[in-house]
Amino acid sequence: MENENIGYPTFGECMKRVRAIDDTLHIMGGKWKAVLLAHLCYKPMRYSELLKDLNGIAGKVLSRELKDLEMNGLVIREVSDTQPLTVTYRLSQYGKSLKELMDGLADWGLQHRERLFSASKLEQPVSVEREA
Amino acid sequence: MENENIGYPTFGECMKRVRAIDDTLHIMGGKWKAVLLAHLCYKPMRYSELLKDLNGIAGKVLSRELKDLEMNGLVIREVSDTQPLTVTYRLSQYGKSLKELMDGLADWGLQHRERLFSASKLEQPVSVEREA
DNA sequence: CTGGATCCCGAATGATACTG
DNA sequence: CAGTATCATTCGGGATCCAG
Repeated sequence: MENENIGYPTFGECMKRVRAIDDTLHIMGGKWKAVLLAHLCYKPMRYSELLKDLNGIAGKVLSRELKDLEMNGLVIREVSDTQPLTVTYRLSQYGKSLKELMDGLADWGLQHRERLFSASKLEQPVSVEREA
Repeated sequence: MENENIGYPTFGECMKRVRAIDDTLHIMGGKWKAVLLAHLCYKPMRYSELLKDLNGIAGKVLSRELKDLEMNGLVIREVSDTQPLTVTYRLSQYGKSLKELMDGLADWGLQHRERLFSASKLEQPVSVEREA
């Protein structure tokens, strides 16, 4: 085959997009961010609830992850000065803009798992493809 | 406001999707996978080329990343038994199915950077939002 | 040239104790 | 309850050397 380039005009443009991908991954990737965002997609939650529900996360880590998300405008921190005080975290409007992306990731993942499963059932190599 | 759930029917369903997201992220996330895939999107490349172009990657790491991608059917390894032998890595058809996802990540990242930039120009907090 | 084996280090994480 | 501070540990990544 001659050229397999998939629609990147220049190499520079390509690398610019790679940096953007890394940006996004730093914001919503990592070990906990996705689970955290998903939980908050479901409903607003308190610090202690999250600590309990995110199986195995350490308090220190949870704090930092939440702070990151807050700084990026994805999550809103609300303090009620009850006694003792309670803090609620909720997804911001902007945070909800991530949902489409996360849905894309989830769908691909489900599809991939399905694909692996079919492949193992057939006891055949997954890719019988010859390019071009 | 009453309910902010963004379209997850049950909590279990939500968590199932979280696992799928993690799957996907393990496959195309991390420090090098995206850059690697982007490079191969651009054109097939040799091991040594990649080693040179992926600024700072260690040989051991490159091997492992490529092996991962290969095992997941995203990349095809082609050996030419020249002397000395050369190995070419190319994106598989299946690997190309990731492009849409990566484009989504890239677009969000670019948009986010733009947003941060506008915000700093205005010297205003990014989120002046009040939910619901 | 391709890439595996080994050693080493820093960063991230977990556990625990402590403060407001 | 909501977090922070500290310490111990683990893990991924880099450098180097070696083999097919």
